[in-house]
Amino acid sequence: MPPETRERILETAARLFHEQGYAATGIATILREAGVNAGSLYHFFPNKEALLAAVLKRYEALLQPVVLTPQETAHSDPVERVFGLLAWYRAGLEATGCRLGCPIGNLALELSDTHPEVRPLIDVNFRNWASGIERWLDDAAERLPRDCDRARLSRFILTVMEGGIMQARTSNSLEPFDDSVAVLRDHFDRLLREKRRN
Amino acid sequence: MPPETRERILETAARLFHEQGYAATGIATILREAGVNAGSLYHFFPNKEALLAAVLKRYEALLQPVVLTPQETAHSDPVERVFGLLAWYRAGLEATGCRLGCPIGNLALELSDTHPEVRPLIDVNFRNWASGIERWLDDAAERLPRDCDRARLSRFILTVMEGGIMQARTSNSLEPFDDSVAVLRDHFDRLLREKRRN
DNA sequence: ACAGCAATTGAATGATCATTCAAGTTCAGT
DNA sequence: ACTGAACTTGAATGATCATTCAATTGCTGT
Repeated sequence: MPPETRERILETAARLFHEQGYAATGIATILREAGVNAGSLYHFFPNKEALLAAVLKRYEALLQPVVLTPQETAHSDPVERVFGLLAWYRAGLEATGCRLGCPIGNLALELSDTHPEVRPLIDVNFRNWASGIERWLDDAAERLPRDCDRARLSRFILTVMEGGIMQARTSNSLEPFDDSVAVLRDHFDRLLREKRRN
Repeated sequence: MPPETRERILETAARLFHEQGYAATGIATILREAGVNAGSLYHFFPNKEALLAAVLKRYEALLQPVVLTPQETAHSDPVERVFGLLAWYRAGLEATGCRLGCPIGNLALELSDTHPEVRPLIDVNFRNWASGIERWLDDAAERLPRDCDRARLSRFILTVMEGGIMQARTSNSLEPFDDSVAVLRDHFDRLLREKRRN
């Protein structure tokens, strides 16, 4: 294993970008907190933006093992997986006092316009996230209305999560997140009830 | 009128914070684009964060005349006001090629954690926005289910808007926004249909 | 033992950062 | 005309920004 240093830089950068944002995080801070010299960082990453790209690649790799698989093993019911995932994000908010939020969502709003090279990497993260949910919804296809667009619904779940997190952070309260999830649950109840009627 | 300068600084700062984010916008850029010297800016605003606070106060003042009133005059049906407002945001995305997004949402994710003094100002903006929607929903109360929590639903509309904008920007496509609005419309249809049954 | 490359050191670079301030200008009230 | 305050000028401040690089160390294959 050559580069344990590289991994430490990556972890530290990911944490600081999450805590402070990309522009607000200086290379010097990353170096200090990772216990590394400038030359080492620039040995592995040509510049700050490449470091960010590597962080986003890392998130991409962590999606299945860290985000999706735990819900898949915890819940056999695919609909419960969806709300288990939302509960997991909620737990993150609770643990941090409604801070941090979604690392990818934060970078999305900060950098989508101004960093054309990283925007696609954020996009892929969101797409993979939604695809994972969509697979769950496909497993519940027979309980949903026949005309239910599951790809659209999976993206909607991401919408609700990101929008709910945003309001939870600004209000410093879990209530807007919980309320958003409650309305989503209500919508699911109606979808599942409609099918039962058929 | 003494301070037309103050207004120009405020407008320029608002635009640049929207286009580039807060941390990524340097005072020098604001000065250049507003055609103002450093001393003038610091005559009106003690520091960068106070300038940001003034920008957020300005957004607060613009909510009713710029955001709410146009929908209220355009649509008498309160439910159509909701979707008219979403269509207005959509038009903004379309006009900019899915850039910029919601100025307040952007600042919310960038600064909620790290700038404790401005977080409440962002919060107030969101609360006023949701309160405006809630008033519309109250006007449609008799068409909605009796147990419908309209405050919760108004916040949900904000959730859908912000979450939809985020995905539209990262994917550089209106589709996720349109899809999110479509699911919200479906939910409203179900709410309105349920009532009709009573 | 040695060649050669990967990894690391850490000081230096010039640009840009937010902010300051003494000196000047403009203008309303008298 | 004169006072005083509001406003503007614009150069200077020191801190921090991302990045560079020549020199040094550590390790791997022979």
